Amino acid sequence: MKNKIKVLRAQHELTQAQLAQKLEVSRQTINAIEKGKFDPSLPLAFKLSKLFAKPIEEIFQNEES
Amino acid sequence: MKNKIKVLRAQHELTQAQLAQKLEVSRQTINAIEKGKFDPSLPLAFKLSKLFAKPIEEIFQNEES
DNA sequence: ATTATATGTAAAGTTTATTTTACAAACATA
DNA sequence: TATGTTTGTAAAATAAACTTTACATATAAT
Repeated sequence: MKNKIKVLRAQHELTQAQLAQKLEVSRQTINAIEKGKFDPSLPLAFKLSKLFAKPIEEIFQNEES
Repeated sequence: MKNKIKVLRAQHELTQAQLAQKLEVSRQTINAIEKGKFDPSLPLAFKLSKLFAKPIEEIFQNEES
């Protein structure tokens, strides 16, 4: 699963810490997701989708499929 | 997080066991998600989206937001 | 060069998703 | 009624997501 969080975060001029705070997760969680260490939960994906005003499918790309 | 898996599954005339097999998860996982016991992982949500040919946002509705 | 801010990472712990096994309940149907 | 199929559920185990703490590296200033 790839994602565009780093780019979207840059476009919105947010640090990892600022984004983490808006999403109510830790900065390490944002970092790990950006670095592809794991995928976010579905609820967290929805939060990102809402914050960046983009569908989940636009933020995340399933590697298979 | 609510979802329409039970309805979509019925439309596609699949049992929980058949859907589970297509998604490569256990039947109990399908049951638990349908019954709202927990949310699927993001990769599993993508699999459901692909199988039912509907965007994730149409299958799942975030309770907050 | 120092100071401040941002990012990468690691270890240990908690919570949530998922599996396996197993059994009970509901439903159809012969 | 008896039999087969589907669904609900529960307990124990594993895996994955996430937190907290902590430290190291990198950047950007000026």
